[in-house]
Order: sequence, then C-alpha cells, then structure tokens
Amino acid sequence: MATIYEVAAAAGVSPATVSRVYNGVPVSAEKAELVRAAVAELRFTPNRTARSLRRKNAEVIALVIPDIENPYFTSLARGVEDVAQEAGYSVVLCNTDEDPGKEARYLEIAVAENMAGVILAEADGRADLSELIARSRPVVAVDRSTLFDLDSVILDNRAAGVAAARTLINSGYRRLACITGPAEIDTAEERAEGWRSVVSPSGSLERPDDHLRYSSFRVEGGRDAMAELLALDPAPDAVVVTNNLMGVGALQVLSEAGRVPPAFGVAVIGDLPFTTLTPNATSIVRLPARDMGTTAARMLIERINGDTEPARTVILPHEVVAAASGAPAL
Amino acid sequence: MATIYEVAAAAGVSPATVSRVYNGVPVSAEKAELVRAAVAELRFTPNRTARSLRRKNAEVIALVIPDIENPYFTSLARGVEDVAQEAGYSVVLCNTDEDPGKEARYLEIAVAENMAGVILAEADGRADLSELIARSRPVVAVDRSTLFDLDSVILDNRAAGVAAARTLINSGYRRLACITGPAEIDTAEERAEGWRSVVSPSGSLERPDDHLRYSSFRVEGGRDAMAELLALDPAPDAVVVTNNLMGVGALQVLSEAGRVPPAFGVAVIGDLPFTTLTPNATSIVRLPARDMGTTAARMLIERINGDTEPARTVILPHEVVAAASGAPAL
DNA sequence: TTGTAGGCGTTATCAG
DNA sequence: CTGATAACGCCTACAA
Repeated sequence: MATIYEVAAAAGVSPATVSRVYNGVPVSAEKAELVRAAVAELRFTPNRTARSLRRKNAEVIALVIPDIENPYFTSLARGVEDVAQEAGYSVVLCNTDEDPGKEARYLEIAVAENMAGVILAEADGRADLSELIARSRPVVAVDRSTLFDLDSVILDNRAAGVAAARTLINSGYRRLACITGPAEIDTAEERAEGWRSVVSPSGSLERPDDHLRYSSFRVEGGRDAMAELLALDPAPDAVVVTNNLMGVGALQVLSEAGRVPPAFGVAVIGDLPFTTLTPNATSIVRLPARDMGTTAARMLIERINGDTEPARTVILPHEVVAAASGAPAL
Repeated sequence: MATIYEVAAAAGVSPATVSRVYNGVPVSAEKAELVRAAVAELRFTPNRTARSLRRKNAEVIALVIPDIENPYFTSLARGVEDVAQEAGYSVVLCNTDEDPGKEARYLEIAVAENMAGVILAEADGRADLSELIARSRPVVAVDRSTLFDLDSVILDNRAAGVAAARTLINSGYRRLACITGPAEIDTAEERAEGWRSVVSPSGSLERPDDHLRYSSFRVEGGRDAMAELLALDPAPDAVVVTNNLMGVGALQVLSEAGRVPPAFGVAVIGDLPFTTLTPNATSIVRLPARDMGTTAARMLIERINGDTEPARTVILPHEVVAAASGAPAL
C-alpha cells in the first residue's frame, strides 16, 4: 500500500532517493539508512506493475510447455525455475495442452505483460513469434525447434531412436515395432526415423512401417498403440517407445497380456516416472530434462542481459541404460 | 507497440473511446467499427501492465503449491487453470518446494504484482497472509488449511486414513504399518491418525506407533520408510501409505524384496501415477485432485467478483478402490 | 550525491 | 454517447 512517496516523506528524502536505493544507484550511507528504516516501518514493497510499466520490462519469464502433466516437462520446469530464481526472475508456467490456440494466447500475454523473455516448447511447430521478435523479446526454444532462427536447446532425437533400437537388437530381439507421437511433432518423427534406420537394413521385418504406430504422447496413446501391435502378424517381439508416458501405457498393456519384459523387449525414450516395476527390465534412453531447463534459462538470461551473438543451438546428450536381462532364448 | 493513442488517431476517435470498446462500455456501432478496423490495422493489444497499474488489479491469479513434480498437484493445477482460463484469468504457477522462504517470496510477489488472488497449498502451515488480507486480496486454501480464516477446499484426511486401513483389514491383513509425511504437515498427521484409530482397538499390534514412520512426501521417503518397516519384528503384513509418491517408493522396495501385493498388503492414499504394475493389486484411496483445483478456482473467482460471505470450507469426498485380491491364507 | 518533474499506457471522472 | 484530463507508482534525465 505504501508508495515510494510515503517512504520518502517518512525518511525525509526525495522519492528519487528511495528509488535509487532499490536500483543500486549510489546513495550516501546516512540517507540509505534513513530509507531503510522508513521502508521497514511502512512495510514498503515496490510496486512491480508500476516498475514494469516504466521500465517496459517485467522481471518475469514465461515458460510455455505442451503438457504440464508430463514429468519430463515438470523436471524441465524445475530446471528453468532454479536458474531464473537465482537471477531474480520469476517464472510463469503456461500449459498449452498441445493446443496452438492456447499457445498463441499465452504468447500474446507474454507480450502484453512485457515479460522479459520466453522459453518455448512448441505445440505444433508453427507458432508465430514475429510479434515477440519485433519487440526484441528474447525467445529460447527448448525440446522442439521452431520455424524461427532462435537459440535452441534440443536433443539428438534421431540418435536417441537409434540407441533405443540398438539396445533391443543387442539383447537379441529381432522384430522391433515402434510407437511414436503425432506425425506433426518433429521429435516424434525424428525418433521414429532413428528406429527405422536400424530396423530397415536388418531386414527382419519386411515392411517396417507396418510395425510403426503414431499415437498421442500420453498414457492412453501408448496403450492403444501397444494393443494394436500385439495383434499383428507377424507379431513383434519388442518395441521402441519414443516417449515416457506412452512407455507407461505400453507396459501396462504388456503386463495385462502377461508379456512383461524381458519376455517382450521394451526400450523407452525418456525416463519412466514413478514406475513400480523392478526398473531394470526395460531399457531406457534417459533424457536430461532438468538440464534442458537450466541451459535454456541461462541462454535466455544472457539474451535478456543484452547478448546479441547469432543464435546458438545446444544439443544435450542422452544416456542409454540398457535392460539387465536380454531376450528369452528363441 | 501501438498504444491506445495511435489507435485513436487512426480511427479518428478519442483514446477514451478505444478504451471503452475494450471494457464493454457502450459505444456507438459506427465508432466501434472504426476502432476495430484501426486495431486490426495496427495489431494493437492493450498493455496489461498499464491496465493493472491503473486498475490496481491484474487478471492473474497465483497458484502456490509445494511440489510441482507431484502429479497430485499438477492435476490440481490443471483444474485451477481450466476454470481460471474460462473466466479470463491467467494462472501463475509458483512452486515452493515445501520451503517457507520461497513461499513467502512468492506471496510477496503476488502482492507486488497486484495479482487478483491466490490459491495456496501451504508448505508449513505458518504462512503470513496478513499482507494479502490487509490489501483485501482474496486467498483460498487448498489441500491444506491455514492459520487464517479463509475459504478452504480440503479432504477429510482422517477418514481417508481410516478407509485405507479398513480396506486392508477387510482383505484379511492383520499387522498394519503406516508411512506418512512430515509431522509438521497436518494432512500427514491426520491421515496417520485415521490409521491409528483403526489399528489401536484391533490390538493386533501392541504399540501401533512402533509401526509408524514419518518421512518426506517423496519417492525416496517411501523407500526409506518401507525398508525400515520390513526389518521390524514383528514384521507388518501390510502398510497404509498416506501419499502417492511415497506409495511408489514403498512398492518399489516391496517389489525388490519380492513381496509384491497381495503377498504384502498395500493401501495408498492418492492416485498412483503412471504405475505399470497391474493396477488392482493395491488398494487406492482416490483423491479428487482436479476437482479440488476447479472448486478452489471457482471460490476464488467469486471472491474476486466481490463476494463477502463468511469463509466457507468445502470437504471433497475421496473414493476407495479396494484391491481385487485379498491377503494370502495365513 | 540529491531533488524536480515528466511520462510509461490505461482507465475513470467529469463535462459537454 | 463522447472527449479531455488527471491519476496509478515508479524511474530517469536534467539540473542543482
């Protein structure tokens, strides 16, 4: 409630002086002390709204993600948060639910609220960032790249797909199916392409894409796809699943069908959150979710602080954790 | 970038008129049309910062939760978000990490940013809300109640504890242990008290509290506590776990020890996220996470709209999903 | 180092 | 219904 004027009056100085103590501008020790006392007295907190209006810059960064219920993105969010907090920024978490409409609305808000910058994991790869760019608000792409030339923190999705497929082959499985996300999402397509590149030359499946399913990046998506794959002839003996939630769905269906790994090989890209199965029967390609967040946040803050280097792309490494046990004897 | 003045100039009207079309104040059809055209032309978006400074009220509500990585809270957040969005508010998600210091900082920001209201799941039951209340910013407590007299959306935690314990007794288990959260968190204590009230009279454990463990509301907490309980003599034959993440940890340890349900009875309060075990071997007391969010958001918005009734407390019902199979023959 | 004063973009009051 | 104008609370030249 108290304003800078009331503090100034109480301290016997000018409003400008009060402002200065809050902005690291030199003020004599005595006056500074007077101000501090008055601030404590009146329990003054600077009004951030007025400050951002004046400075055209809120100490807030927007983190726009497609699915807040996916632990991959919440870890990433934690990473962003920790770095941002450190640098004095608060984080507004915006959940787009993979909906380009919601995404567009949130990006508009970021502009209208003068937010300092945006970290964006795109819903559909078509977001219009021209408004943000026109107002020179820095944007960093994370997890998924955009149509614009931006700093990006991404994964080598194709390599992750390759790694997942290879680990199954090494364990002795031969007929690898694949479950991936919507074809419009690049990461889904790239990971599947990694699988395809391993499976095609091996020739154990005549037409690999018959064993490929596109589905939603959610538990239900994994369930549906896995059920279809199990009904195939020739049946697959293993599956690469390109997303953690789908992995859970697939494992549920396999478990219901009595084909828990290693009876049926499973390699999942992404950490399996909260699984209660003994963990090491499934191969995992771990993704550095938290690191993606911290890295993106650091890049964004550099931009906010005026860095004007050309856009950089950082590719963070995944880590393969192979299942302990291999395929059953043929 | 365009301001209301530029729009006004382009449309040949006064800035006040432009403002009016954005605030539902009557404006003649012709002028309204002129404004609409100019807005489209200049791609004008009202500056929310200026608006909130003037109105002393941002169309933003803060949702303060203790653990963004717990799916219970992300579901709750989804509920809040959906209702808020509907009503034209954006939601700022603040993760306190169960840290009262962070919590205090976020609450200060809510004040400093003139946010319209706060939905708070408290970290420690001691938050100082006097500042918010003094400025008559509505606050709704969710999941955990506070020291202040506020609208609250909570659960009957004791009854949930009773229900969890009863379902195990009904399945034929006799020596029920309990794993609960930090003693400072009321919900943890209340749920444990429910368990105690079932276990004490049955007399099958001489000193029930020897079989009670306080731990952190996280997977690790469940793991640690479960390991300790398994080493006890007399060993329990079942456990009530008062939180979803702890439940996951407990099940992991049991699985590693080869004592998967129903060999060892498990009842968990809270949904088990993403479990890949066949689901129905564990009893679950389902909590209406999303509903808590929607209910809290509705209450908050009523308050924002000026409702001044005395504080209400809503207790949302849980739902017991008993395990399909009972205890093994004794 | 300090104070004065103008303006950031809106909204609300008050005449007309 | 419409237009001029004064705030909202703060920051930052500019002047002293």
